[in-house]
Amino acid sequence: MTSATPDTDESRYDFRALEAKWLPVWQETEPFRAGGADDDRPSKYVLDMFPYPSGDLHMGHAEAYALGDVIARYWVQRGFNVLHPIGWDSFGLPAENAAINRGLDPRGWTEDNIAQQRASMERYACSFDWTRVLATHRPEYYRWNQWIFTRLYEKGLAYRKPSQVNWCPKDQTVLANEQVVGGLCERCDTPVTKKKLTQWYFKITDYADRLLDDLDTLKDTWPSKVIAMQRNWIGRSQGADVVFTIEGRDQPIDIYTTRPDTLHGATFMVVAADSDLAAELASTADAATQEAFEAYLATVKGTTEIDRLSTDRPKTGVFLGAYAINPVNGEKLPMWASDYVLADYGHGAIMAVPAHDQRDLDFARTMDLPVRTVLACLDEEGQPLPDPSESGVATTGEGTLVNSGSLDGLDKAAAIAAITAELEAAGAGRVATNYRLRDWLISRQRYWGTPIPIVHCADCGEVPVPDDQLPVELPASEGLDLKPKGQSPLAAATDWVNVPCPNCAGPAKRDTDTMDTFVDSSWYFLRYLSPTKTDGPFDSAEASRWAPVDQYVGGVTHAILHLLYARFFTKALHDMGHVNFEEPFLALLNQGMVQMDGSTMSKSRGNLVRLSEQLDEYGVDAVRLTMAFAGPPEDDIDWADVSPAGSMKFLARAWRLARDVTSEPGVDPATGDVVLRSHTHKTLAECAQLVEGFRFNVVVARTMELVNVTRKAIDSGPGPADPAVREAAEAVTVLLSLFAPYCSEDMWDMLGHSNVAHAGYPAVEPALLVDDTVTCVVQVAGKVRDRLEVAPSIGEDELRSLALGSSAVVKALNGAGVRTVIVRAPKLVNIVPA
RNA sequence: GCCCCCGUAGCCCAACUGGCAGAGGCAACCGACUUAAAAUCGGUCCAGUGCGGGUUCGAAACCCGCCGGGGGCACCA
Repeated sequence: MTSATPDTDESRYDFRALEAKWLPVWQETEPFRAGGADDDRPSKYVLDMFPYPSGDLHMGHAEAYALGDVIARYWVQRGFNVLHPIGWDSFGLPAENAAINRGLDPRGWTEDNIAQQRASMERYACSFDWTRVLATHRPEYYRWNQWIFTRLYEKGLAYRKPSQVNWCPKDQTVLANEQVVGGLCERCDTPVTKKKLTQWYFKITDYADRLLDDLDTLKDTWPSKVIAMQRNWIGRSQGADVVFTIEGRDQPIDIYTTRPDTLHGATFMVVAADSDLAAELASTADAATQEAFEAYLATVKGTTEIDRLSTDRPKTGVFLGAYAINPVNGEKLPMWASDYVLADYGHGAIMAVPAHDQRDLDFARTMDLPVRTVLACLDEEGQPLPDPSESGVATTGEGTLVNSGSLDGLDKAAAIAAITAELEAAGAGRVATNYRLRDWLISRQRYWGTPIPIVHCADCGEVPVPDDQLPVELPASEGLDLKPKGQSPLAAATDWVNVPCPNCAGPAKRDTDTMDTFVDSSWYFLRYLSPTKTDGPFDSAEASRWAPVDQYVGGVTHAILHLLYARFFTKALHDMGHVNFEEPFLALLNQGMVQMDGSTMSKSRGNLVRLSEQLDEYGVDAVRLTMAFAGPPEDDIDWADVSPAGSMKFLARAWRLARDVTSEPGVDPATGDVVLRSHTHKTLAECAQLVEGFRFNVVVARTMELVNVTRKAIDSGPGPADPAVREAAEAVTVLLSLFAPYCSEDMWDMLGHSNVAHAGYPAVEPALLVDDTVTCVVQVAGKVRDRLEVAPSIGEDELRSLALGSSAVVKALNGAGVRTVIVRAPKLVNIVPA
């Protein structure tokens, strides 16, 4: 049977017409402007990670914003006052590269891109509050980066130090540890090298314990994967510092070890080749040793990160001509320099216990150094493990101490406790904790970033720019050579650089580095709360009204970098009394990536499918729906596996439902078809749960099912005038408003209403959720033998006798007795024959 | 090398967290409507849940061991 209304041109779903019709209306009505302080609805802060303004939106943006929108639009329907802002992470290298390669002004290029991207977002019907947009490259924003920097500086959390830093030879700038991926520059995949420079750091390591421990508060609302990655990154380890004296040197040195129990097994020491200590020890050695060390250091410095990181690399090193004294037995331990010890972890030197550490054993075998077993270890069968000096395999697990004086016979844990106490009493050691996490290097030798608000004065040293002189604005790029050359381009802006010292008014120079753009994104979620405020970064009343973010949505690519920094900023701001919470993002949803035939699409790898073409062909709604329907949000979507054409057809089908309803708005649904009503209310109840669990693909499937059922009701059931049909069509419309704004707005309009975004999630009538009867499955020996229609409230005993009386059951039992009957009223009975 | 996640129909995915393997979609095929096509409507086909054990009255789900795919960490002492 076909629908009653003929499909004339005017009564057909036409996504182009709907987009043209409703976009201007929304631009007028601003349906997603967040309510003010007088709004008495409960508040909900839903945040999408803000984009870099790279130009037009791509498929990845389309997925992220489609999913973020489902959440934001759902809570609006639920009657919440939702804040769903957007802005631009607009400092960074692409603008600078456009300037270098094409002679464009970074400011103009960035603003043009923002305008283009905003227009795309509006077309895409993103439910953003357009009154709060921010862009981090604008002085009214980065002024507060500088303000926060100054606060951190005052607290000793921003400081300058010389050290070996990661250096990208192509971008000619330093990189934070987090920006080095597998030894390559995160941005351009160039092998990273090391360089000794004086740079600005944020002291994130002061917060290592809290950053780690507070992850526990997020474990139910953040992806476990992200929590694991952060834990791993912070890398807390418990051990001990042990003090070793060095022959011929006044100062003893500390080493860090997680295995103080194996101290008696130390047979040599290793010092990081690039550490000050190694250089110092070598400098006092004989000429041949000095020469060997210099040669070795030169090869180490020439090794790129990527080579250094490769495993199975043979151990290298040189003898430093010095000896350390083992505090527990007075033994002389030769001191070696090697690059397998890192200068910036622990104390840059280790005690080597080759029998019980594989790296030390590899080194010992290469250099022909002694190996002493101090731990007797057993394998899974209880057999003694072979001697590491012969097997070449260090025994690194549990064991019983041997050759260790007073520790002999103890197990690992007892030995660690005993030796630590012993060392502590002798002043030769103490319990210690170490972290993989390093301080956050924030200086960049690039133009397009926030100037560091420090003036260097010959007399006063580092002087922060006073708050009332902020922002320190970037000088115009005109006339500056922005090409990377290892020194900030700002150094050439002499008019800008030379300033009077804020302290003594003498001649001084501005710091010419700019901040890592991750500084910008570490607090932007707070700026949205009062984006035009001029006497502070954000309004604390607004912050306590909205923040922290209830739901954050973004890619897993930021699992470590951005999220860790934002958590650090939040804790620091908390400690300074600016916010009253310690975690910025209460819940996190990571969406997957969009691929095409198995290859990733991204701005760096090229866009295999152009979003604009998809939108032109299938419409905004169909693309958004496809993103939500493709699968669980955290899974990657392969565009070759999904069907925007199918989504479009479904939307057309849903749209015709609204078109075909003939009852009047406001008609009482209670008189409508009960079967359809029950289906509608069950769908509404289930979909609410599904949305809150981010099961958007299932929500779409349930909505499709409801559309199918309603279609049947119109064509071959109670007909288009039945009030239950209107109720169902309205439910479909509200559910679709989460995914397909244009289509649902038009449906809502056809149904005689306006402003679907605020329609409100229909109330579920609990009575309609329970069926009069349920089907009970009766199994014999696990196989289904009968089905019974029973009341949902049926008792166990009644159901048991009903099942046992079933003729199908009697037949299946075939005379055999009954051993057990499992009854799970009202849905299942399993009869176990004797 | 270590840690984590995932294997259900030709494909993308559901399955009330231990109770009838199939909700939804894609693709394919058949039919209705049509002069015809498109659109629409109706229908059909298709797996026993990667493999092998175990627990249980009952396992896609829980446990153990493999295989395959994806991701993270990787000289951090």
